[in-house]
Amino acid sequence: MTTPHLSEEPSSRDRILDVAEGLFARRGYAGVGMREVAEGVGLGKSSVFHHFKSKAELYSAVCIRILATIEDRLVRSLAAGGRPTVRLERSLGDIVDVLADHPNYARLLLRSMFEDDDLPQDGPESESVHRAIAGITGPIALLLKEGMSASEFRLASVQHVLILLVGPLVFPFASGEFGEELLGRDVFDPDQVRRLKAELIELVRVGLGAPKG
Amino acid sequence: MTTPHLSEEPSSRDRILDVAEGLFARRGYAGVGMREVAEGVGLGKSSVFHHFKSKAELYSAVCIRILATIEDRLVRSLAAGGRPTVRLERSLGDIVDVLADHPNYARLLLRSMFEDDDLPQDGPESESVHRAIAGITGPIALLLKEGMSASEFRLASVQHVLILLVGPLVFPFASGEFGEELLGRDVFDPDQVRRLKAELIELVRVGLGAPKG
DNA sequence: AGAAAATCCGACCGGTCGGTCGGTCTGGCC
DNA sequence: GGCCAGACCGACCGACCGGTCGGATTTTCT
Repeated sequence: MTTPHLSEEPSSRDRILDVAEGLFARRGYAGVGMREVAEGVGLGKSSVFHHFKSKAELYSAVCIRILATIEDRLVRSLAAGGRPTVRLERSLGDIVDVLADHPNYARLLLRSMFEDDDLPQDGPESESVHRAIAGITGPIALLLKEGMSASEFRLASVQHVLILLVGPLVFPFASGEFGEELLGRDVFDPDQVRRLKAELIELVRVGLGAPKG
Repeated sequence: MTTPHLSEEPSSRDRILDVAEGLFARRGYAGVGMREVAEGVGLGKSSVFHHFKSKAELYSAVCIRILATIEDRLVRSLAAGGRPTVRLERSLGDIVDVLADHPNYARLLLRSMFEDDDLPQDGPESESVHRAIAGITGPIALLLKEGMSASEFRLASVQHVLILLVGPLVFPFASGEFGEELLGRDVFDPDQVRRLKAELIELVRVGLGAPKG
C-alpha cells in the first residue's frame, strides 16, 4: 500500500470503500456490480479486485468500518459516566447523531442483517462482523440490566427490550421515501433529526419507566 | 386464466406469488432471478412472464398482496372499537400476529422500503403500493391523534411517533440471525412471539403515557 | 542506477441476467 | 368440425455478472 504523502487525499482503498458504501446502501449487495464501483471511484475493475480480493470481502469491509465507527462512539459515550438513565439517553442520542451524519449507515446496517443468505456464511470476515455487533449490543444490554437492578428502569426482559430498541433507533434513518412522505421533510434535515432524537429518547425513557434524566 | 375447478389447488399465478414472496424476502429484488422463481413453482421461465409481464410487476404484486393482508387485519382490528389505548394495543398485537404468521412479511416490507431505487419509480403499480401504505399508516396516525386529544396519550408529534413505532413493530421479525442470536431462540417461536408482543405493547403503552388498557 | 513491490489497466472467461420469440397443447364455444 | 384464448415451453438474445490474466506504469527501497 502506498504511503499517503502526509495529509493528502484519501487512498484508493478508502475511496473504494466510500463509493461501495453508498452503492450497497442504495441497491444492496446483489444490486451492485464491481464495474459500477470501479467507475464510481475512477479506476478499472481489476484495480478494485487488487484492493479487495472479492465482492464479498469488499462488502464485509464496508460493514466493519461502519460498525467500528458506531462502536467507537458508543464506547466513548458509555464511558462518560452517569446514572443508567443518563448514560442510556446519551448513548441513544450519540448513535442517532452518527446515523444522521452518515445517511448510508442505517440502510446498510439494516440490509446487512438480512442479507446473510448470499454472503460467505462462515468466513473469517463474518467473524469480525459478529464481534463488532456484539461489541455494540453487549454494552447496551449491560446498561439495561444495570438500570433495572438499580430500579431506574422497570423490570423487563433485557433481550426483548434490546431487540425492540434497535428498530426505532435505526429504521427512521433507513426509511427513505417512506419516512420523507410521512414527515413531509427529508429525514436527514437537521431539524427533523433533532425532533426525531427527542421523541425517541422520550419514548424510551418513559417506556422504560425511567425518571427524568 | 383457467377457471379453478371449484375449491381446487391454488392457481399458477398464486403459486408464483408464493414462491416469489419467499425468494424476494430472503435475497431481495436484485438477488432473485426469474429463472429461480420459475423453477421453484415448477414452470418454465416464459410461463412466469406470461402471468407477470416483468420482474418489477411481479415484485409489486407480492408487496401489494402483503400490504393488503395487513391493512385488512388492521381495519378490522380498529373497527372493533374501544378507547384509543385499547384499540392501539389490539392493533399492534394483531399486526404482530400477522407478521409472526408470515415470516416473509417483515423482511420483504422492510426491504421494499429502501429498494425504491431499482424499481419503476412512477409506474401505476407503484401508485397501488403507496395507497396501500397510506391505508395502514393513516388510520394509526388518526388513532394516535385521537388518543392525544383525549389525554390518553401524552402529547407528542404524531408523525415522529408513528415513524418510531414502525421500527420495533417490524424489525424484530425481519432481524433473522441477529434476533435469533440475541434471543437465543428462533424469533418466530410461538413463545418468543408472545413475549415480544407483550414487551412491545408494554413499551408503547408506557412510552405513550397511556393508562392500563 | 536498478531491483522489487505496489498499483493500475484492457481484454478476456464462463455463466447468468431479464426478456422475447415462435410455437404446442388444452379446453371451451359455436 | 373449426376456431380461439389462455397456459405453457425451449431456444435464443444482448447485456452484464464476478473474477482472472499478463503486462504496463509508478513508487519505494537499496
